[in-house]
Formats: sequence, C-alpha cells, structure tokens
Amino acid sequence: MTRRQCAHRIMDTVPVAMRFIRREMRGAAAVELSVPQFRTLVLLGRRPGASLSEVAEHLGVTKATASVTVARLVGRGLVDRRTDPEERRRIALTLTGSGAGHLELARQSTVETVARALSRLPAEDVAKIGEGMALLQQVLTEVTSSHGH
Amino acid sequence: MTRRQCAHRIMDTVPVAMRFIRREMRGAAAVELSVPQFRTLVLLGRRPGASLSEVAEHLGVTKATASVTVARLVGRGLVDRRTDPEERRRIALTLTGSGAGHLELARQSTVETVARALSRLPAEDVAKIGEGMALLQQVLTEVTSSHGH
DNA sequence: TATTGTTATACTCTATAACTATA
DNA sequence: TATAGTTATAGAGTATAACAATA
Repeated sequence: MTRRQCAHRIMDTVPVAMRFIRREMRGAAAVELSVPQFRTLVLLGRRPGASLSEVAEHLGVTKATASVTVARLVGRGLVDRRTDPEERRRIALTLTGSGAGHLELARQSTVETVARALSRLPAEDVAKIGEGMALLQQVLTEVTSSHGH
Repeated sequence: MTRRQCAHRIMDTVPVAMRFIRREMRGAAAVELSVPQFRTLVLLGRRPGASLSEVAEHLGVTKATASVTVARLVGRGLVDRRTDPEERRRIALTLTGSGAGHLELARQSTVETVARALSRLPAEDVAKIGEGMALLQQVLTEVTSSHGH
C-alpha cells in the first residue's frame, strides 16, 4: 500500500470514527460532553493544575478556543479555575469532584460502546487496529509538534 | 491487546487525526472546505444526482444538517441542486465544474500532506496503519448501519 | 516587550421541532 | 398518512483580532 493510498483510507475512516465517538459521548453518559470537553477532563485528570496553554496544546487549538471550552466546563461545575499564586498570569485548572465523577462515567460508557463494536472482530484484527492507531498517533504527534502551532 | 485497550487508543487517536485533517482542509487548498463539505463533494463526485437523503446518510447526520451543508455548497457555486422530475419530492445534486475542480485540488493537497506525514514511517508501518483503518471503517459502518439512524 | 489569558465577532456543525410539498 | 426537504432555533467548536494583566 502506498502512502497516498493509506492517506486516503485515513481521510475516509477518521471522520466516520469521529462521528461515532461524538455521538456516544453525547448520548451515552448521564452528562453530555463534547469531545473537546471530554479530552480536557482527561488531561486534567492526568495533570491536575494544568494551565490554559497546556489545555490548548493538548487539544490542538488556539488559546482563545480553549478558553471558551474551559469556561463552559467551569460554568457547569466540572472544573475549578484559579490563579496560580506563583505566576499570576497563569491559571491552575483542576477537576472538581463532580468533574472527576462525570469523566469516569463518560469514559467508561464510551469505551464500553467502542469495545462492543469491536466485538464483531477476531482478537487478531482488534490488535491490528490498535497497532495502527498507536502508529498513527505517534507520527501525527511528532509532525504536529514540529510544525509548532 | 484487549478490546477496551483498543477502544482507548481509538478514542485518543481519532480526535488528533481529525484535527489534522480539518486543518489541512481549511488551510491547504485554494478554497476552504470544512470536512463535511469535502465529504459531500466526494460523494457527489462518485454518485452524481444523489438526493439529500443520500448525502445525510453518507455524512451520518440528520437531513436538516445535510440540508444546511448542501445549501452552503450551492451558495458557493460548488454544487447544483435541482428537483428530480421523476420524483418531485427529491432533489438531484451534482457537482458544478467549479465544484469538481475544487474537490480535486482539496483532495490532492490533503492527501499530499497526510502522505508526507507518513513519510517518516517505514512502508511496513504505513501498511499497518492502512490495514487498521480499513478494518475500523468496516466495523463501524456495519455497526452504524445496523443501528438504523 | 513578551507571555497568559479573556472577550468580541463571525462562521460552521449539529440536533430537535415545526413546517411545506409531494406521493 | 408517509416521505423528502427546508427553516427556525439553540448550543458547541473554531479562528482571528483586539484587549488586559503580569512578567
């Protein structure tokens, strides 16, 4: 398979998968979360106290966009936002108890749904998908960070 | 790798890849296209005369959403929309000359960019990604169509 | 001056609900 | 009645530009 053919497959498949995930994230859990909201919560679960810039970097969006997304999460009581006392330009973002709970619920139910879809495949094919995903993520992360957005 | 682990990888990778594609689609070509707009043009290139319902099905969205997306493409002169004379409830959608041209440009430049990102990998890994994508697309298409949206 | 973050503006995607026109 | 499509409304993502506060 040529790189171009592979690129075509990525362009065909990724939007389909994205829609699948988005729909599950919205409908499945008790709390509706958009994909960027979910990913923000995931980051804050891993790095409590992250700044807005770190969120923007993780989401791959501008700070203005990340600021709006974070503001919505703060407004819904899922994230706590306070000024970093050591560096007063920064904000320190953390999950609230509610945010941590909703994150776990949404994560579990979405993982569950995706895993159920995969249950139609033999374990071998599941492993191939996983491997392909890992490779793709790695190469895109490298390329994206070398651009410098 | 368990199905759950694979699901996690899909959930991590797909949004990253989606953002990459979206950005290239917006910035790279002469004409900015959103991902749904691009995918609509791709469908009409393959099935000239498709109805709105076919577009909605292909995009995986409601007819209302597809109607808006199509209206934008018609407004920009990329798509021609006319009533099907045999079945006056339906519309027949086709690419205009301009639409066909822009589709080719956007497709080539996006494929090119994705392929360039893949050039960091050995051919073997590119093949693994392609295979993973094909398997994922197939399983999601099956699951989605058996839901019946 | 440079960096962090916010706000205003504008555009797109998306769904639901209510509608029109056709079958 | 049922189907194809549109429109109104509302909410979210996204970028750019202009801005305030801090370093």
